[in-house]
Amino acid sequence: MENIKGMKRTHMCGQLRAEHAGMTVRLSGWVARARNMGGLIFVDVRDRSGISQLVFSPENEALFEKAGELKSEYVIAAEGLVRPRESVNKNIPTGEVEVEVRELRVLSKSEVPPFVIQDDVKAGEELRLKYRYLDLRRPEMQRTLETRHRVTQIARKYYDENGFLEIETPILCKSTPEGARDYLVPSRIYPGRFFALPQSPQLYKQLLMLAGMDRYFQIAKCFRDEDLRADRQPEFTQLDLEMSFVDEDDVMTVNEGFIKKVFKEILDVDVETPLPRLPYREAMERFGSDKPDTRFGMELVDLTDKFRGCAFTVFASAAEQKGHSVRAINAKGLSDKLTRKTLDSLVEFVKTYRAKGLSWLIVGEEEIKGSVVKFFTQEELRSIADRMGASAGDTILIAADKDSVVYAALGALRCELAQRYGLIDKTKFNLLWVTDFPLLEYSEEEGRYVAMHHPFTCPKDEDIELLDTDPGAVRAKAYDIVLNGVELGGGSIRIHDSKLQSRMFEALGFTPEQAMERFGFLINAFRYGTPPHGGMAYGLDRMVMLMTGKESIRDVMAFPKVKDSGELMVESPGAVDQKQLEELGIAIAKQE
RNA sequence: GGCCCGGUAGUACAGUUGGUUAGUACGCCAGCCUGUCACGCUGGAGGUCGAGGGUUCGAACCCCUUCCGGGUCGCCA
Repeated sequence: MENIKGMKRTHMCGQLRAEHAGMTVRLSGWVARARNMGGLIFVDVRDRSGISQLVFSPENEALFEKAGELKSEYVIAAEGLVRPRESVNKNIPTGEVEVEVRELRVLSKSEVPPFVIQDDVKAGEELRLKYRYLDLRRPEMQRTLETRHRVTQIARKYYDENGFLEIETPILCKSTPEGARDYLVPSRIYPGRFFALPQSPQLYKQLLMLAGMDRYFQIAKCFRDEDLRADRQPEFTQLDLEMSFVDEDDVMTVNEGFIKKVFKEILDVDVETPLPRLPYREAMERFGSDKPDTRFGMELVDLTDKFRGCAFTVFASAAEQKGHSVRAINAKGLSDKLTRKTLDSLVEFVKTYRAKGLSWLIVGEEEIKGSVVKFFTQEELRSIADRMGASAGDTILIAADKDSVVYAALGALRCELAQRYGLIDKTKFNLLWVTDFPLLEYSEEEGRYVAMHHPFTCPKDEDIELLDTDPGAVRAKAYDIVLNGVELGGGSIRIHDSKLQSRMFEALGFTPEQAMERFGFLINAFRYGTPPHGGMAYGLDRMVMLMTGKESIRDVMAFPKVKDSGELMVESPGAVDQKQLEELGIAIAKQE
């Protein structure tokens, strides 16, 4: 292989323009494509900035022959004269010029890559991940990672300008039983004891507030040993921040400033601030979701009162029971598309959300038809249609069950229909806050209330009295930021009063001893003067995913993991030597 | 842990009542070509049809098991 000495680049491949004509330049990069015309060879050379066309003519025989041997993905350096092209390529920024090469060096050869490196890649994701270093050569991936870089740079600048200090917190932490499963790291010094990787820097950032750091932020790697989704990875990045002497409005306002800035600079989108705020309860009632997609309508409507005492027992009993309801959405103008077969598939769809079924009313000019019409008079049906704002050509989809099931099923159905029938305006970036989350939710599995956010979330002042009498009704000083139906981030004002914290632990069913065992260091720290504080964290990967229009956060991470949390390229997780296990005092149980 | 979808040349795919030699495109290799830019033309190589078992005269195709990947429910304070 040849040396780069004396051939270091003067320009990046994507930089050359008409104004460079007449200059001698040196470029380096990968051979994207070689077009050998017999008496003339064109080579597109690619680096992160783009591509330039090199031209070789047969005058210099040795050079011409060398150029003829170039293959895809060879790494080369070339020196030559920039000149205007005989025919301009309007499709690329450098299309007006080309480099007439005088010297060529092959810095590294390449085997034939397993897939062609270009943007409209045909390769499946599995292959791309196995050869991620090749996949990342694609301009699309390079642009995406550049966008991600710019988002973090904007964040650093913005929070710095607003008085935040970037402070790192430990990766080797202590396992806390609340919340997601921890990744554990065995201790060599203390066999049988384990570090845990952080699910978030939550406790440390609170301690930083207590330490008087006033405002903190961090681009923080977080780890959760749970199953993956398209927008969930076991290892991900949060943009994490915390502020002292603040209430909810302060946190939301400073973050609206960041959102406005990052959307303007990355997408040239003007975000109106302050962002709309939607109380949790309203979000659930209107959209069936705590992360509503407000780019389209089809909102839920409560029909419970219409069905009280009706002949259809499924509706009637839901109407009677506390915490149950009958609700519907109006699939406006979709009657033609919602055939019997499609409706049946929607029934199956809602069953994944534990709904037992789905009823429909097809609104016609004259008559309302559907799955449950025999239980009602046309007058009754017409009054339901009126409530739904339905007219001829609409189909009303009705679910009756526990509120949580009705919300989940219709909330998901609403998004599914919008997706299927193109009701979503993809150019919109609808941002909003969802506020007033419940502080606690009852866990059937645990047989007690658990913190919806985390146990340090502060209840609303006016709801504190309910902690002992009606824990489920207590609202929290918590807020999520939602973009197009995706939870972008969330946070809360924390409890800074140790008496209130004790009541919170009590409501969660911890004895003082248990609370001390689990969170003792925090409880102790709070004895020494704690400022009121609160903050939030963004899912950075999700933010970049939405800003770049990707469908999966894998597409915005350099080296993501796959379904069962492994990595295809390095083939992790891997086995380790017996010796390593022995040092750590670990024995592997036999698997069934 | 449950449910759904997928796995066929290097790559993306096609391949139905189960029946000769498993196709197409791109890529690759060779030859020709002085203005291409997804160059073109001609020719060629390339397949344990994810793996194992079963049914059958005969399986890419049907059945069972299993592995891998994707989506999703549970889970994700």
